[in-house]
Amino acid sequence: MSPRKSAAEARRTRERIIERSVAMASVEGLEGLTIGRLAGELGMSKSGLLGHFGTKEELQLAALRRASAVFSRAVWEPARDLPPGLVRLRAVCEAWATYLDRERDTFPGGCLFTTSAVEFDARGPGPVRDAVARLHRTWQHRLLADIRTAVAAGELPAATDPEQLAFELNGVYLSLNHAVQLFGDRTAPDRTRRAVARLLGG
Amino acid sequence: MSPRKSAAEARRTRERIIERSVAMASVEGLEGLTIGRLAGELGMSKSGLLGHFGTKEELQLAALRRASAVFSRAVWEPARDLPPGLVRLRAVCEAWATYLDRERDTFPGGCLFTTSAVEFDARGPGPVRDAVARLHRTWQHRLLADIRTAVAAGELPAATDPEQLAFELNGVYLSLNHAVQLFGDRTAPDRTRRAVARLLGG
DNA sequence: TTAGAGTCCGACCGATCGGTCGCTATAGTC
DNA sequence: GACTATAGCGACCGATCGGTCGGACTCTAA
Repeated sequence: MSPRKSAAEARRTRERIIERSVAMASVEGLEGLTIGRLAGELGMSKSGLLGHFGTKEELQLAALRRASAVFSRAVWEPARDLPPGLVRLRAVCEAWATYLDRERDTFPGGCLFTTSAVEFDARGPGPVRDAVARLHRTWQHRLLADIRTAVAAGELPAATDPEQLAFELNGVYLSLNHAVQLFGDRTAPDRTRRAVARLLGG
Repeated sequence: MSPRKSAAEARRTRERIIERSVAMASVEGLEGLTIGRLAGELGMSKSGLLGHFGTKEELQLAALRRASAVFSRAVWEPARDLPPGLVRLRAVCEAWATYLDRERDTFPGGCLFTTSAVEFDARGPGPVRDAVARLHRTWQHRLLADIRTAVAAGELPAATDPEQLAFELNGVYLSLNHAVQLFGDRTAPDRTRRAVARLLGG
């Protein structure tokens, strides 16, 4: 029935698939993705859809990469050119809070980058779990770098343990996600900002 | 083949099913539970298994209740008779950290009480999501009660915002779960204790 | 202009999903 | 000792799962 599309249209199709996958996975989880439902919602056949990825696992990886890219674009990239150290760290933290509070269109079920960590943390090793762990480790290193710079520059107390600070910062955002998603708590973003201010020196 | 068992044996069977469900769900998620696999691992038929619960949803609820009970028994009950306020709060927090660090036998995939919150926070309302939210709200209220008592007794600074403190405490334990499950980070329990000490006044 | 590459579909596959039904055999009750 | 309630089984249900295959079709490169 509907024949081959141009390479550009094919790219757009792939794009649509990934976007819808991210949205679906943010609600149902990466394992909750199903080719059939996805194809149905996109008005295309299962085989046509799967042709773009080969296997469900590749589709999951594509959705995960996209989720990570969306996170990065919203939280990291706007701050990239700021001076490393406390200034950039503060900007990143503010963007992070705003992001978790507002990113409802691409992630109707909340940040997939965050939830995929919990979904796969218990599973045996595999491409998806490995990718989840790698992405989170990368993000953690990014935070750590600015923390260390800030400590070295005297912007944070010399006694600061960078890994401890990163650990606690991460917890604040996990708590934000928890409060927003499970309870719809609209005070959580402000609580997050207060907690961060205390951690980084208000 | 195998006929009816005594009421006592039936209760033990039900118990085995729930235990195995909790273990499986801690890895695969409550939605990842499947009657077929469960029955296979327990060496019984699907229909025999389902007879104890009626529907998969009831099985999920039973597993969730059990996970909550295990959590409560490990974290809350040992501290129950301590004096309300900071003393009991500290005991609870210590037990909580130990629990997330060690409870590997009943929860091979990490605390189900914790992960079910992330799994269901994005899903539409329903008995399971409602139960998850209710259990977490109850736990939060329990923490809040001791925090308020501690503030009233002057054991915590008068300026303390109890909900803010509960929010941050929760984040510390979410971060602990994250670090232990995703990275196998063995330093996380100590980081947790340090963070809690700072929050509650070391 | 023609050959190849590649997109998408429809039909189909075996496996598994949650769940139902009729049955057997025993435990508990009178 | 007869009756009943019920634990558990095996066969089966329609739906859906991830995935394969061959063909129809068109874009693109030669």
